[in-house]
Amino acid sequence: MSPRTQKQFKEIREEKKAMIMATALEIFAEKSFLGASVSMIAKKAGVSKGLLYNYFESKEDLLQQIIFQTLDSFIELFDESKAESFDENDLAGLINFNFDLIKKDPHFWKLYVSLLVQPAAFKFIEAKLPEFIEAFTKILVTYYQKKGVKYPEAQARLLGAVLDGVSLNYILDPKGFPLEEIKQLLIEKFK
Amino acid sequence: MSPRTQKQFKEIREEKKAMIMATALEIFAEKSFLGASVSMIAKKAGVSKGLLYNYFESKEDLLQQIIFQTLDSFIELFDESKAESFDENDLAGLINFNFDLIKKDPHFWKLYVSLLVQPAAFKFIEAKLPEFIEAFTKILVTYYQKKGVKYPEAQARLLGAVLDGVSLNYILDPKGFPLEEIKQLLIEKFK
Amino acid sequence: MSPRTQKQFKEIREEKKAMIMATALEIFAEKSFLGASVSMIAKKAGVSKGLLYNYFESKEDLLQQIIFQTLDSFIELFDESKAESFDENDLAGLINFNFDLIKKDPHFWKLYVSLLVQPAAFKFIEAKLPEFIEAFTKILVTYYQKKGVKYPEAQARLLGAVLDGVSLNYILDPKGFPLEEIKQLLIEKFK
Amino acid sequence: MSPRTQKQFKEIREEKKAMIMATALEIFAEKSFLGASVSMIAKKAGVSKGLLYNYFESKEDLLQQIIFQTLDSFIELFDESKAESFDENDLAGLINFNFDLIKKDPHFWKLYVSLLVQPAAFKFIEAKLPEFIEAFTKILVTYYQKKGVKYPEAQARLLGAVLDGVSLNYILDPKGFPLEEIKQLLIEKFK
DNA sequence: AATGAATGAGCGTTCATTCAT
DNA sequence: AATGAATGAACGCTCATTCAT
Repeated sequence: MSPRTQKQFKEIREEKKAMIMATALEIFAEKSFLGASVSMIAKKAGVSKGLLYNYFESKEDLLQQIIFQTLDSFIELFDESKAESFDENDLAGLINFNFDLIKKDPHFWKLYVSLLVQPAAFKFIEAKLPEFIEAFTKILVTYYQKKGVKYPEAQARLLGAVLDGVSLNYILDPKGFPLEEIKQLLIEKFK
Repeated sequence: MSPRTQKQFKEIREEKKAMIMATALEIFAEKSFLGASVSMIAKKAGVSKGLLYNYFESKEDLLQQIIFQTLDSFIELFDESKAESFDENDLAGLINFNFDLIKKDPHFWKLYVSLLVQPAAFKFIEAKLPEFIEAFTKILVTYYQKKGVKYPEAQARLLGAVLDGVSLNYILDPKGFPLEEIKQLLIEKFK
Repeated sequence: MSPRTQKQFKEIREEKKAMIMATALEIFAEKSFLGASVSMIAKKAGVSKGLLYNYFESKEDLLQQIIFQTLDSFIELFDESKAESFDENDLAGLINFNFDLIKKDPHFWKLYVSLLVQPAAFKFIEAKLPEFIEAFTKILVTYYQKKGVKYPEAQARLLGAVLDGVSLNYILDPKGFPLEEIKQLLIEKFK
Repeated sequence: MSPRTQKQFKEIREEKKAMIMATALEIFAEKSFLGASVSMIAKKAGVSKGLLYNYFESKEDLLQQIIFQTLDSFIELFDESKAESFDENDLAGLINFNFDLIKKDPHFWKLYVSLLVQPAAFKFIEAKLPEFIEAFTKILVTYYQKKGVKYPEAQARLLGAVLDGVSLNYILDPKGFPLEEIKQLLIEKFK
């Protein structure tokens, strides 16, 4: 077998795996982890159940890989930011960035919240969660400390919680939720 | 059968029904609607599955009745408030009240959020949701209009979203979350 | 519900459980543990798969209960024998008894041997096996010691092995195997 | 392609086939025919599943070829013996030879017994079994006839059965079983 | 009012086998 | 000669729901 053919195999495998994961994410978000069946996912992805188990060890493994892939990419993003030079403009940028992510990946965030409140599935994100939260809040704590506000830690956690809440409301009703006005209010209140 | 005996039967029925609903709420919150089985609920409630189906038409009906009962009691609470006389002190009171509710019924709110993000289960709350949200936000919109802020509607919805987000974070980690400091910050920012 | 009705429930349960176990034994013997499917057993027993899982925790539990029930009844039998008074006539009796058991329960012994040689299923008998072998050989060792033969332990184990081998050959071909003549030869050689 | 190259291909093919069969025998013996998967065998043999199906028509065919190859080699062995000159020393030799075979190929004999007691798999050995048993017992019947014992046929079948039983016990517990003493006892009792 | 035996559809998963490359 | 992606039927098992008692 030529190297070229081998490379094609690998490429096909990667593409198909990514496609299955994208399909599974959609269905998990819509039906929740327990409400989604492997058969549904396989059917919508246009593959047999057997093949799905060639790519993923189990339904849980499929979920885990989806979660890890996305959370890891976010953790990387925040690592690149420089806490030192983070100023009021960056905070506005962060808030905008948060909603860009959600607009880009609404399925993922819906799934993410559903896992948060579902202890049986919590284990899938448990391992990554502290790392993810820390990456997100570290910069903010530093920022509020430099500004000399009363409770910098509480401020940072509050902003995190606020973004969660606004995101949740936006996900539930993207059209009816006055996102732009709310972003302005947020920047005023938290800068 | 004497009327007195009939009344006793009715009372027993009501008590047992309430007990099953309380048990089911606990298990639904812990395992999610799909992760909980009717057998689990019946066993923990100390009744047979058959009897459970005597009280509730289906597992879905059981969930629906839990949701409706709790949301209705909240809607009633907000109706009693007078929007006209709502001032800055009442806003602090509202924020405190919100967390009192969650502390009192953490199971319910966990279940509530899990249903919010699970479209397949959304139908169970869909009917009550607008009524619930309106009851909650009407007072705030009136309040912000009287204060003459820029976007009174957005302000009200933002505060609703903020309470959702803070509640979610508090539910997920009641001990580690700095609730008291955050309540102070909230009152400062939203009064 | 009257005590009589309750008793009937229990009786029905016991009878049905015994019936399922008898059916399962037949199918396990014929197809081996792995070759038999729960569906087959349920169908032949005339019950639904679901009901079978009401009676038994798993396919393995079903097998285990079959094995334990039969082996326990044999261990009890041997306990009743008195090693002290065991003489040449008793040895003839033991040999006859061995084949009476096999004639009575050929399915069980077929299953038993198939489990012996199938490490994956060995765990099901492992717990009971030493107890069973000891019950069977203890009497023989005592007997051969009193007779003053060269290797009493080896004699006892040899007789055990011989009975295994003869049983196996008899099970495989009950009609063609000259069991009566062989019993005579055995008694001559091992008394 | 030169004849020499063709021959090399053939040799490679034969060697690989033998290697797959040896690997399969090990796994069949360890996990039983049904408990072993083709994937396991291919992986342990270091070939792809596809290639395995190039050498063998099916999993059953693989088993059949293993059984036939080994049984045929034994039938040949017994054919070479001369029934006419078979005396008491030869009988001792036969008993020793039996255990040499088992020590050499314990995997095969374990698999063999497991197939004997599994009617669904019996078809794989059915064709060869009479030939195999006859080859084994013919010499013994002649021997016992010449000695003028009561039931020469039963004597021969008894010795066959005894060897089965002793072999089974030895396979199950090679270290704990007093094989040497038992061989002595066997020779005394059956010469 | 209360039981629990009973069902059947569907679940997650495995695996012998095929076939394009 | 050799690969491994792909299939589909069957597996062990669960569970909401029903119903005779």
